[in-house]
Amino acid sequence: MGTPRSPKGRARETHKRLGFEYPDAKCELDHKNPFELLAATILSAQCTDKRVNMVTPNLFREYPDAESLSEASEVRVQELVRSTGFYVNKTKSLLGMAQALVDNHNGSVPSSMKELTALPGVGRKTANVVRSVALDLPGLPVDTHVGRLSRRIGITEEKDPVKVEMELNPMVAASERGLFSLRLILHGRRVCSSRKPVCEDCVLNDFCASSEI
DNA sequence: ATCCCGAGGG
DNA sequence: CCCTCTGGAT
Repeated sequence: MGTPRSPKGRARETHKRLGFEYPDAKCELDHKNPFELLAATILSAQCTDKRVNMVTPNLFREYPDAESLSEASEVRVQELVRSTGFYVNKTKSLLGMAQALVDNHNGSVPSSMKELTALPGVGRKTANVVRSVALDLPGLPVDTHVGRLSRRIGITEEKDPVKVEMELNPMVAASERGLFSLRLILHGRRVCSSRKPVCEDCVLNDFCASSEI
């Protein structure tokens, strides 16, 4: 299978080659437990993980768990997370999320998709990050990178992230979905960038539907 | 479809 | 200046 043509063939070949390219791909949001990863992922919307990692140490020093965060001052949390953008909404999400954990889950992070997405500010992308990275459960986070690369390579034509996720899920073994997502993200940053992809350096350029080589 | 909304790169 | 960064709620 050198030059796959079917979407599933492209997905499997992509995962195989990126696995060789990025064997040690990991989540780059700093965190010590599921609660911290959940909060960091909420902050990561439309923001670099590097920027998130600059604010979370201060945030978690003052508010290390759901109990303390649920009672935090809204103005104080806004100050702490301001540089990540969308800070008014993100603060509301953080406080609401923490309150929901206290009220409905004894202060801990739930594991089901339904419970996670019921939390304020938590959609499927965030829920899948928490599930795959912190809870070791099946989850394929579809962010801007995963969506862009999947479309460029020819794995899907969908634009809606949820539809992309539904199409990709059956193409990848459940235990490898999180890793697949992380590798696409890494490749999206380093090679297949949004603005100016470096197709000459891409290990997928022989079968990529959008290759300019 | 639109809004939120700061920071860095080109 | 414009575009993009691990989105989610309305």
